[in-house]
Amino acid sequence: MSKKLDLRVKRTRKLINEAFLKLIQQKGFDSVTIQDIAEEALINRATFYLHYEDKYDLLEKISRSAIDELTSVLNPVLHISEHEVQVEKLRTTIEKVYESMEKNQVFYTVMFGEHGVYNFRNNLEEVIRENFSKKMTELGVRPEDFEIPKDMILHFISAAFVGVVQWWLKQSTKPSSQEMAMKLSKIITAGPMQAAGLKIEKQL
Amino acid sequence: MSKKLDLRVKRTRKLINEAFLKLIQQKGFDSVTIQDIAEEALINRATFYLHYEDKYDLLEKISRSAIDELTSVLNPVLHISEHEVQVEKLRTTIEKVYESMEKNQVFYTVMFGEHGVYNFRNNLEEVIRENFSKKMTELGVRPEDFEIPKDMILHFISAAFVGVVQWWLKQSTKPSSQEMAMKLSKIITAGPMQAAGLKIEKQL
DNA sequence: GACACTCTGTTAACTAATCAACATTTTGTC
DNA sequence: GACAAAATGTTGATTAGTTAACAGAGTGTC
Repeated sequence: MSKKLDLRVKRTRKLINEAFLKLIQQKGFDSVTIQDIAEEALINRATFYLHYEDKYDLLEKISRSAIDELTSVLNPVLHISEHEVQVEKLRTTIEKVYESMEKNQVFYTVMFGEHGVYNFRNNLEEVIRENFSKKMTELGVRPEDFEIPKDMILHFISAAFVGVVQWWLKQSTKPSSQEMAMKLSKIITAGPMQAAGLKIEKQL
Repeated sequence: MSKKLDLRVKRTRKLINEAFLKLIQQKGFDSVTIQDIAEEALINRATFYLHYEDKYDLLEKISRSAIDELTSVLNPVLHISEHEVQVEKLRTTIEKVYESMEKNQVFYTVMFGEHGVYNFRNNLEEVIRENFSKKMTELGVRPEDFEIPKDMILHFISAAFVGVVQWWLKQSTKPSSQEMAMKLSKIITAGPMQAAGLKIEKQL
C-alpha cells in the first residue's frame, strides 16, 4: 500500500510539525513565519517548500491527520441496530477516542490554547457532528419522530463532547481514557440518546 | 574561527544527543545500542558512524562539551589577589556556573539519575578540584602554610559543591541561579576559605 | 558447541536537504 | 506614501544522509 517513506522525509516532517506547534503556542498562529519554523526545526527554509505550500497548507495537513485519526476511531461509535444502542460498544469507542486525543495531546492542547487557531473548537465540533449525523441517517435513526430536531441532538452531543475534552486536556493528572469512557457513555445513554428516542440496551 | 557547520550536521548531532540521553534515562547506558539511538533519533545507523566511533566516544564528546562549558565559566571563580577573595566576583561566577547547569539540565539530570553513568559524580568532582587546584597554585595560594592540607580543602569544596548541585537539580521548583550563588558564596567564604587562611574582602 | 539472533562496522549507488543567490512581496514605521 | 527591513518563493550545484547489502563479533539458550 504505502511505499516506504525515506527516513529523511519522515524526520523532516516530524521536526516541522513539532516546531510549528511549539511556535504557535509561543506567539500564535498568525505571527509564525516560515523562517521561524525553519530555524526552530533546524531545516533549511527551502526544505519547507519541498513539503508544504505555506503555513496554511501545513496547518491543514497537521489537522487533517489528527482529525482523520479521530474520525476513523469515531466512525463505529454508534453501532446501532434497530434503534438500539449497544452501550458496551459505545464505551469502548469513546475510550479509543480519548486514546487518540492523548496521542495527539500536544496538537489539541496547542489548538485549544490561548494562542491556538481561531475557530478550531467550532471546526472540531462540526467534524464530530458530521460523523454522528452520517451514521444516524445511514442507520435510519430519526429523532424527528420523537419531536426533537436532529440538529439539536447533534449540537448537544458534539458541544458536550468537545467541552469535556477541552476540560480533560487541561487537567494535570488526567482521568484515564477508561474512566472517561465509562462516565461519558453513562451520561450520553442516560441523557440525549433517550431524549432522541433511542432504546438503550441494558447497562453493563 | 569556527567554519560554519552544515545545518544537517548540526541537526543530526542534536538528534543523536537527545536520543542518547533519553535512552540512558530509560534503560541505562550499558544497555543502549547504536541501533536504539538511530531508531530513536530518526537517523540511519550508518549516519551515526559518520560522527562517532561508538557510544563511548559519544558519551565522551557529550560530556566534554558540557564540562568544557562548565570549566570555562568556573575558571575565573577564584579571582584572588594577594590572598584576598573578591566575594562579589565569587558570587557572579557561581551564578554563571548554575546557569550553565540549568542550560545542560537534561544532561546532568540523566548522568546523576538512577540509570546514569557510573562514577559520573566522582568525575565531576575531580574536574572541579583540578580547576580550583590549578587556580590556587597559579596564584600562589598555599593553605599548607595554615596547617590545612590543600587536598582536604579541595575535596571539601568540590564535594560540597557537587552535592548541592545534585540536590538542586532534583527540586521541582528550583531556587534561581542568583539565589544559589548568593547563598553558596556566603557559605564558602564563611567556612572553607577562612579555614584555608584566605583573607576575605568585606561582604557585599 | 552449534544454533539462531541481534548488534556491529563498512561499503557504493542513490536521493533529500543544504547553500547561497536571486527577484518579488509584505510589513512596519517615520 | 515612501523607504528600509523582513519574509517569501524559486533556482542549480553541492553534500550529508539513506539504503541495502555485506561479513564478522557477541549473546544466549537448548
